[in-house]
Amino acid sequence: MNAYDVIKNEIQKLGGENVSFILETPSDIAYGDYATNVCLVLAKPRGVSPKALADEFVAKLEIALKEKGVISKIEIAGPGFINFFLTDEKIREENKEKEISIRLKGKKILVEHSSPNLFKPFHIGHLMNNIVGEFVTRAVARGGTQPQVLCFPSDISFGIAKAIYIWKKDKEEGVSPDINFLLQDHSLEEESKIVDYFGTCYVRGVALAKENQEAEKEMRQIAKNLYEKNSGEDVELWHKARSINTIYFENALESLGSKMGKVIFESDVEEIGKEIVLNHTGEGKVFTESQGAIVYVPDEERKDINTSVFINSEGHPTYEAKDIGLIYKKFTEYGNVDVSYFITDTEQTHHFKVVLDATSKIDATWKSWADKSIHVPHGRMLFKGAKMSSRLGGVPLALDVIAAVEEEVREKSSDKIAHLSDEEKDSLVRDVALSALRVAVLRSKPGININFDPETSLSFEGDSGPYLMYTHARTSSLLEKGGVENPEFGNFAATSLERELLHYEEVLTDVIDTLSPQKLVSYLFTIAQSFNSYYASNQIIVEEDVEGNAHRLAIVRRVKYILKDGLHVLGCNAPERM
RNA sequence: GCUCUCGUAGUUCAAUGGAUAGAAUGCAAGUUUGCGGUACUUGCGAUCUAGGUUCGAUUCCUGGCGAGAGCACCA
Repeated sequence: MNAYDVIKNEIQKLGGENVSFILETPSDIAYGDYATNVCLVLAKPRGVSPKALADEFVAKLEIALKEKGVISKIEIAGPGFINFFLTDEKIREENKEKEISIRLKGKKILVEHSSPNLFKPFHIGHLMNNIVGEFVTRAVARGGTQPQVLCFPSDISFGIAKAIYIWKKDKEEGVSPDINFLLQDHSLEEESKIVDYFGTCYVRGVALAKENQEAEKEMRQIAKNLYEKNSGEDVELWHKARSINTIYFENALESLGSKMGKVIFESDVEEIGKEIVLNHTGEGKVFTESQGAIVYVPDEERKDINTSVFINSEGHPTYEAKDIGLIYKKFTEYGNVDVSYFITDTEQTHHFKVVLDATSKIDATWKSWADKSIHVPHGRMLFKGAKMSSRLGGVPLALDVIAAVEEEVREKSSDKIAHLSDEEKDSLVRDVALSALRVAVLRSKPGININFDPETSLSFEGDSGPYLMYTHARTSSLLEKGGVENPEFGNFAATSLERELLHYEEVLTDVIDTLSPQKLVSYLFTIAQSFNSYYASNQIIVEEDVEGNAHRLAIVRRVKYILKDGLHVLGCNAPERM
């Protein structure tokens, strides 16, 4: 059992099973390795002063915990906190590599993220989505179960019919781009040109529909053909566009070090979604008819959500009904699902509240599905700095953003990477740029907007992904130079660095439970800073000091493990050299 | 108008109701014989406002001011 659990158990013996107290890592290491507020919580109900109670608790805890060899010191501090100081031996033990967290073992977890919009290029919103989604995926995996990753591309809507209309017209006039290259080997650049073209079709189609009623009518017919899967040119073109987009997205995600999940198209679930809604429409049922459409009217006390249309007056399911189909598919086709996470822009929060509220009223099964469905929102990425803004005018494309950051990386590190081969350079520059972006996003709680500014060097120095990578590379190089095969901790007084290192598993557990990447980022910064500080004032490798070297290198190895593992959960690579 | 989210150093972000509100950046001053200076050390600097709840509030509640997002046939 680890020190945390041992201390917690002993406190519970004194306070009783039901007392809700905190056993935490104090903000200041001077307050010990763990601290508890149990006496502050219990003082009032027991009618004694916190300090008097603390005196009593400390006397008992000291005997019990010293006997177990867990603590070397215990003291009362502030208004009645109890601070615990671990023994050097216990600290060493905690810092040995242990089995990873297995709290999610055996759980079936779904993560839906990075869903492309057909006919829209891979833009900055998708990048944000991928950063958060990849984190959730890896955090769950780190918790002991490999999640099923899904993506839910929007491939059917009136908007898409408008784009198809334009593409069709362009083809007739012979001005649409040639897509035959797709039959041969091709590059991401070539794919993205086509996707960009589809993007313009979408925009042009939407604009044309507003001013030209004739065209709009034709577009409606195309939409009908798509929904009804009528054979003909419309559906044929639609299939082509869809596969081009999917390939493009797969490749774009791969270039981010991520992977596209199993695809569920909207068109795969819209029918079942519609059917479910229709089955529960009518007097006294979940959904009602209103002005030719089928809507859900929330209870009056739910002031936070509004009436929403699930099936429009043309009989086509909206996004809401499609999501019902998706929930159905998720919970019926992937076994006994424990949790289903889905990552989207925070502006969709209202939408999901409505959908989940509606579905939870269908029956007990649907209620349990709704309860297990958890929306993880992400914010938007905003750019500061004139250089970025001008070059990324309009809605910035993800690959352009990455290219811009990569360019900054190259400028700032050209002399440092000069000795590498071109291939190594490219891979390193990409890793550094991606870590800068990923950490810049994940250092804040999910759901808020991110200000990203590569120009002010904000994202390359200090609290940044590259700083963590650099520190990791430093530990690698030390371990190599140290030449000790398997360094073990020796019998030395524990340093403050070692006392910080022992909390990694607790932090990770908390991060997995609460899906709070910022807590992991924060902890990794603390470790990197402490290590760099330790490094500046201690010589790690000292000639002839075999025992000392082994001990110090064991510390270095622990730091390296934590940085690499933590960066991985954040979606970042940690190269041995940089 | 209604609803939701959010107001913390000059700036960008932290802080399950706890101890002296932490970092980074910025600015100022330093650190090289020792292994990677994308580093380290020191200093300056903040909880929008008025109340309330309690042993204790940046955190919870109410009002005000300010910002962003969402509110019926888009996704």
